[in-house]
Formats: sequence, structure tokens, C-alpha cells
Amino acid sequence: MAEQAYYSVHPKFHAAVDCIIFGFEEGELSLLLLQRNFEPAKGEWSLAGGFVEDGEDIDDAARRIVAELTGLDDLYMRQVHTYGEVERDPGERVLSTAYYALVDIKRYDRELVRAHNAFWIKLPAIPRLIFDHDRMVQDALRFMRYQATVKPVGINLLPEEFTLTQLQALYEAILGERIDKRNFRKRIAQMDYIEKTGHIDKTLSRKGAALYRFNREKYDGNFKI
Amino acid sequence: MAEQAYYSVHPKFHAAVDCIIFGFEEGELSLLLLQRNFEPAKGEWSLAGGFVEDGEDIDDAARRIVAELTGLDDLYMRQVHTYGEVERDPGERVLSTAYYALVDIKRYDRELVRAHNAFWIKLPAIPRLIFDHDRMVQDALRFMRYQATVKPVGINLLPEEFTLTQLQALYEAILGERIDKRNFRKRIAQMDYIEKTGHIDKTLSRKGAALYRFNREKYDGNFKI
DNA sequence: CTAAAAAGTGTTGCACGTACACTTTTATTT
DNA sequence: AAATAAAAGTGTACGTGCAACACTTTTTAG
Repeated sequence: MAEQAYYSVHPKFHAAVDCIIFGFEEGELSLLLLQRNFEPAKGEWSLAGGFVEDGEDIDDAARRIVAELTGLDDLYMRQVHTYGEVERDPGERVLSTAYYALVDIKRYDRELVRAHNAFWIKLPAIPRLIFDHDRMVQDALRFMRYQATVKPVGINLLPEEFTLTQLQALYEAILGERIDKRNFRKRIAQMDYIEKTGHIDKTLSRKGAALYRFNREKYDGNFKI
Repeated sequence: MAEQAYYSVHPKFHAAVDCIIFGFEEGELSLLLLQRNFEPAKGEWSLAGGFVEDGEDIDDAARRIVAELTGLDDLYMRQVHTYGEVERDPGERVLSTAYYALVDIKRYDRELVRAHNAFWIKLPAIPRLIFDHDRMVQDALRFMRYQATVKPVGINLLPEEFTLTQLQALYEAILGERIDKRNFRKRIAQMDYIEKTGHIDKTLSRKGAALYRFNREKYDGNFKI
């Protein structure tokens, strides 16, 4: 009874999740954005979002929302921030927690994406987004960039096997600056958890480039994440 | 109408805020913890927490909760993470957002703290806390430590004017390791936003130590935070 | 005036990051 | 068959920043 009262005098709110879904394409980062064909803010651009449901962990809600859109349920995802201004959603009061997700752009379900009226848009071309979604994107980008300098999270944007040229282009896209090829390869050579597979990729060069793979066991052994 | 339906099919939840309140005393970090004299979990230790109210930004809720306990409303506070597991609060479902706050331990309101049955407890002596508050403390500590290596947030734990010896003891407490005095002072000397006030503190040494102050204008000029 | 207690002060070496340009390999074209 | 084009791959030298390291100065209390 006392317990009931303890909670019940306080208001309840809708709890939303908004997902900043990063992809990597042609040397540039992209976001998967939706052009809303439903109210509120029909016709405008937004992040992939949804509501937390009863009996659902908030992290699971984020996974569900990304899976419903991309067909992928094994993505690298991290919580960014919770936005709780009173007027942030002009419809009703909604507390929204932002997550970012990293997608290998070769793997997502094209049908699902089309059905949701979603599109990959390169970072410099991102349109204005509804509500406070612009700010969420900025915060997620900053957080993802920081994490990428500390641990090799960006690798989740590449296929299982990748060339060093691809990896360098990815880092250049994430950090937004050119990197010297020799210095980059020296750094990677020191990371024993990025290992040669022995396979050769011939699609991008006549000479062929060695393919590498991320070895999670070696990585987890060296550091605690 | 359509708008109403868009929101109303989704559940609502209690939104809580839990605050990890750091202080600095005798060369060690402390937390301000409450021994609960109310249900649920009466008698156990917890963080300072409360519920977000109607018409209140979530950041403001965090400020209010700390102000109600310490009498201070100008603290450095940052959001850490939102915890949304279904079963994290055994009473009812509550989504809780953790914030950390940095308190100059000379300034807080002792009467208020006593009235709330709250106590400063040094980090190594922190008792087991209710719910997932242990995890919140770990996450906040890691985040605060990281931020302290990047920007001088820790200064918010010291009085307006401080000696370099105090500042060094603070950094040692935050980072959990001893620092060489000469190297430390060399590093500080390069930071033109930490400036000598001309005042001398005689309470801690016979010789007297120069007092310094953090100059926010110079800092904001050099970097964008 | 002697002792004690904290403040304050420079130099050297090492590790890491950065700048910088040419050779190798192979498919395609002529 | 030779020439060309396109990307992969490779080593050195310099500079900056951080870490290791111990003694002198100042003042008050006894």
C-alpha cells in the first residue's frame, strides 16, 4: 500500500528510442533515414524510432527497431544519451533515448528498407530532421568518433573480410581527415587482432589486395573492453 | 485524432533520476549516499534519486534532486546513462537516468544532508547499494574519470581558490595513481586558464602555498567544450 | 637557533607519432 | 608481346611530448 503510493503519486511518460544507423559507402559515412509517411510530421525526415513496450528492456527496444528496418539483429549498438526536455516532441511529452548502430551496408534487407520509405544518405547531404533529431545525430557522431579512436568499433561497418585500403578509407571517413598510408599500415601491423586471412581481393585492383579479419578473441584477450 | 492514437497505443513508464554525487576530502573521492528511511528497500543504502515530474526537463529534475539534498544549485552535472531493464526496480517498472554531480565539499548544506539521512562515504568504503545503483556508480566513475583526463572538470570539486598540492591530490584521487610533482606542475603551467591569484594559503604549510583559480573565459576561448 | 613540514624547481632519455616517395604486381589495351 | 594504367605495398629520419629522477627554499614552532 505504502509502496503503491510511493510510485503512484508520480507521473508516467512515453519512453521512445531513436536510432542513428551508420553505414559506410564509397569512402563516406551514411545514415539510414526515414521519410515519414505518417503523422506527426508527415513528409519530413526522421531517425528510425519507436516506443518502448511493456516487458521490453530499453536496449531490446532499440535492437527491435533497427531489426524491423534492416533485418539485422546482431549489430554493434550503443546508447548515446536520453533527451528529456518538456517540449522536445510537439505532440505529447516523450522521453527519448538515442542509440547508434553500425551496419555493414552489404548486408541489410533492401526490401524492408524500401517498405519503410527509408534511404541511405551520406553525411554531408543529411537533410534537416524533425524534433531534436539533428542534435541526436551530432551527439551520436561525436560519441562514435570518440569510441572509434579508442577501440576498433568501426570494423562493424565493414564486411567480415576487408582490405587495408578499405579500412583506411573507413577511418578517414570516421575521423574526417586524410591519413598517411604508411603510417596507417604501421599502426595496424602492431594490432595482432587484425590478422591476414590469406585470401586476396581482386575486385578493386589488378594487383590484388590482402584480406584481413578482426579476431575478437585476441582483442578481448589483450584488453578488457 | 490520428495523432492521439499514434501515442496512446503505447505504454507509459515512471521516469526516475539517480544522482552520483562526488565530493573530495582528505585526498580521497567520496559519494553522498542515503540510508533509506522509507520503502521500498528501507534501511538499505542508495543514491539520491527521485522522479521526473510533469512539466520538468529531465536535466532539471536531476538538478532539483541534488539541490534538495545539498542546497547547491550551480553544480557541474552530466548525464551518464539510462537504465531500462524491465526488472531493475523490483517495485514497479521505472526507467532511470543517472547523472553525476561534482560538489565542493566545503559548500554543501550540512543540515539538509543530515535531515535526509545522507552521508559522505569514501569510495573504498562504499557499501552495497540497492537495485542497480552499484552499476550506476561504476559507470559514472568511469565516465567522470574519462572526462577528467580530457577537460578540467575535477576543478569543480575544489574551492574557488586552491593550491597546486590540492589540485594534484585531486587528480591522484580521480585517476587512482600517484603523479610526479614536477611533471604535474609543468603540465599545469602550460594551462594558461589555471592562473595564480596572488593569494597565499598558510593553513596547510609553514612556507605558504600560492593559490590558483580556474579562468573559465580563457578556457572557453582556447577550446570549445 | 634548530628542526620539521610542505612548497617549489630542471634535465635527460625514450617512445611514439608524423612527414615523406618510390617500387611492385597484374590486368587491360594496343 | 609490349606498353600502360591502377592500386598495393614498403622504410627512414626527425620532432614532440611524456616519464623518470632529488634537492633547495621558506617559514613557523619549539
